[in-house]
Amino acid sequence: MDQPVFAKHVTLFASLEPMVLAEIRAAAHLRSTGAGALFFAEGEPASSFFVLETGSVKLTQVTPEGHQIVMRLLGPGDAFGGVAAFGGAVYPVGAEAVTDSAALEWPGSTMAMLMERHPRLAINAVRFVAERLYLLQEQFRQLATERVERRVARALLRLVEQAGRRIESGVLIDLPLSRDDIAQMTGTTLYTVSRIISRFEAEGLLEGGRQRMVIRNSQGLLNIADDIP
Amino acid sequence: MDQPVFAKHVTLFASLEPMVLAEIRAAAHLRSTGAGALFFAEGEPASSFFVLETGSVKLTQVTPEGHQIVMRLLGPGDAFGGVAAFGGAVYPVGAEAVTDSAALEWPGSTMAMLMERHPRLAINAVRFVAERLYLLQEQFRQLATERVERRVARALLRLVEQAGRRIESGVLIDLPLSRDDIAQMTGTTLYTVSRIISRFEAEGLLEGGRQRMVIRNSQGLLNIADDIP
DNA sequence: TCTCGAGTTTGCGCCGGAGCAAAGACGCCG
DNA sequence: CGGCGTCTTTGCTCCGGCGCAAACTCGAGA
Repeated sequence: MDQPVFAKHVTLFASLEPMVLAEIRAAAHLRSTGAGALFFAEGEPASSFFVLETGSVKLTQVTPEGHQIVMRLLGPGDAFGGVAAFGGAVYPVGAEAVTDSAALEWPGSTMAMLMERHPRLAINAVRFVAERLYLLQEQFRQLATERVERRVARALLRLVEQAGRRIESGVLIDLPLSRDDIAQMTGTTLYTVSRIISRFEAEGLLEGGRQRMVIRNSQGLLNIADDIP
Repeated sequence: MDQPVFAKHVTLFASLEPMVLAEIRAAAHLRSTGAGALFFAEGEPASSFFVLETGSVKLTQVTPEGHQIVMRLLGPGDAFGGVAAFGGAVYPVGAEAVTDSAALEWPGSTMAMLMERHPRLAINAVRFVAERLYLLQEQFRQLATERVERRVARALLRLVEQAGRRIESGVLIDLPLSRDDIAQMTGTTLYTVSRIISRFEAEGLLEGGRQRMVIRNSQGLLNIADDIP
């Protein structure tokens, strides 16, 4: 391993000199959490920035009415809490471990200091947040203009990307996600998701189960996501 | 005027020393555009960062199917194009002048150089983009969980904030926005917007017109936005 | 192995909102 | 001052998706 795990695929740490990377790494400590537990809660004062090492985490928001929505799903190498730690006062989302997880944690003040010392890091941070903003805009547009079936197909494809594991019968989404979770990712209800997934199953696109899915024909899903009949 | 216009309310330029501000200002040049014309188009290589001096601009995206959506509306002092110029390759949105407008323009490479030299500026940039991300998340959540009437009420209130001008009969939204524009801001259709606004008008909340609205009772709108009967 | 409970499916009814069509109301320009 | 194009309103219809209720399924733990 020529690069430490924490620096891989993290835009934030791209093209930094090894010495700087080592300095950054030294400022972090590892924090572990069991499935279902929180790294931090929504609305809590933002204190830290994280990079997930192992496991998976979902970032959620709760509406004033109590509906929950899932903003994003994370796997190893993904960073979170950054937006808040860099800029805001409180975490705008909560971070819940979906499976047992461990993440590197940097206090926000440390990051600020590091950025002050290494402009490159700050510039990377801009890129990092900008990237996220771009993706969210994309999702926003889809939510505004596409119907539920397409959004669900897209969500499943994204899950395949992020947590797919090849098995004999197809690609297993290796995360314990319920229908309700998928509903919260796509801005709909668990009923509608269940119906849509049943339909996909009837069409042979996938194989559903209790908090479990195996995608058999991702091309078919892609056709639905891109509205090719 | 103790601060130049371009530096007011722009998170990006907060708490910089006058000398640095002057250096930044010197790197910009002013660009003017008539109503309806573009500062840049969606998908165009991202080259510049802008701060609007006068007029108003809307940032739009077009779906593959050709539906347009309005991501954001800008007034004097608002920055745009930043996300792309800092991080991305192309502009993820198009910027169209709603009224005759003028904006300061910085080439992306200049900004990168300035940030390299002044870490404070880079750190501000992170805050700036983070702030935007936060607001977009908010809107995303509302789009996912709230019904159209509430979203329209919210959009109108936002417009009052941004472009409201007190007149005898209430607060005029001082921008030529059509029903369709509002539909594109709220993820719905012009028909539905028209119906909802007619209803608001019948309830005495506002006074509609051709590309024109006067809000008479913003408290009433607030109640609808926050679902208080 | 049995039981319990969380997660899932499905029937049913309702309704918010989409979308077409056509009529109306402005405001602008000749 | 008249005509035209753009924006707006409104009737009508249709249907996607919501949400309750109830049955079912499966896995975990006793």
